[in-house]
Amino acid sequence: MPRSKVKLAYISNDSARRTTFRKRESGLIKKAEEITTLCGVEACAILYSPYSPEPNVWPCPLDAQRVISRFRNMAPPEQNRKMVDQQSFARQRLEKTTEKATKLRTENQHNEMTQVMYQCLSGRLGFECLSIGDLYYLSGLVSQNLRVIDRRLEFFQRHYSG
Amino acid sequence: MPRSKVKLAYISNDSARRTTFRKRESGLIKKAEEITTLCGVEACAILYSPYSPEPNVWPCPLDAQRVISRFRNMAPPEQNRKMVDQQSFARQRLEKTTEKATKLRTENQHNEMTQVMYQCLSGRLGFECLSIGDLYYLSGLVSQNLRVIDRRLEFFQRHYSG
DNA sequence: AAATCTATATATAAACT
DNA sequence: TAGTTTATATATAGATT
Repeated sequence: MPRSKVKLAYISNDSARRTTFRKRESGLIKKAEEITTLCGVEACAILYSPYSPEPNVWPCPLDAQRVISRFRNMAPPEQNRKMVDQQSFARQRLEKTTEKATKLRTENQHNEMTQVMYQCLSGRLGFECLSIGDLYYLSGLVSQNLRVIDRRLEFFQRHYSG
Repeated sequence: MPRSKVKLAYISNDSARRTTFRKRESGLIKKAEEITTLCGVEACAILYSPYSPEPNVWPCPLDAQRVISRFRNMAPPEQNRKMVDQQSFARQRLEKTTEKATKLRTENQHNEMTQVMYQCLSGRLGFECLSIGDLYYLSGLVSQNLRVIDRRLEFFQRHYSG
């Protein structure tokens, strides 16, 4: 935006595009860091680019060990699930309810769990990183999802193939 | 930053913190949109806050339908896996190799798949959204991960319990 | 509480090294 | 190609409504 105002469109010049990407990538991460610090919220930014073999995942890779150790001490998110369900029925006073739910969610580190699960299942984090407790928990979670998927497939088979 | 320079630390005043969050949240999303457009890259930003029941997931929720329909036509990411493995052996000319891999990854929409998988498994997107083809694919992926987890658990049992 | 308005801090495009 | 500089566009803190 400085020196000259740039049109918001794909930059066709390769080196200019790359330069812009590098500058703006660091700018975006900086902004993410700031909002996190200033507002005490959790944020995550993922940038895929042709300039790096891995996506730039902020703040996850550097923080992975901390996230994993939190995950290890976490209980199954049962109460959390219930809380979320309650929300969908009570749309009045949404924010108050939500604030409570978010606090609960933060307390029991559901976010960290889903991040770690995501990273493991998508191959970005090796299962070797997980403790035996993590693995039991993850095994249960994955099995549960598999059952849901299977039920859904049976539903399709009953309705569309018979 | 305007009017006065603000110290980069948690804002303890509730309403000030909320106001700052709202302003910066939109700023961050705008920046993410810009880098995406200008540089032709894929990016994703997730913001958890106590002010909204769901995390602000950009650009995923609005784009979910498009992402899902891409996912439906996707082949298993076998070639992609191989490509990524090759990379870890060939650290010379990293960027050239990476550029190819990224293009492949973009072409076969691996990113979209992992996003959708993440959303489904973490409960943010109902399995009802998926076609029968998606479900078969996801079922295979989840089963595969379950086998890896089980092997890992057996490893622990052999080494630490017997 | 949310929207609008400024003055100022910050981000960044282009130039230069 | 990457780092540094600088002029300008943008983002945003605080004030106001």
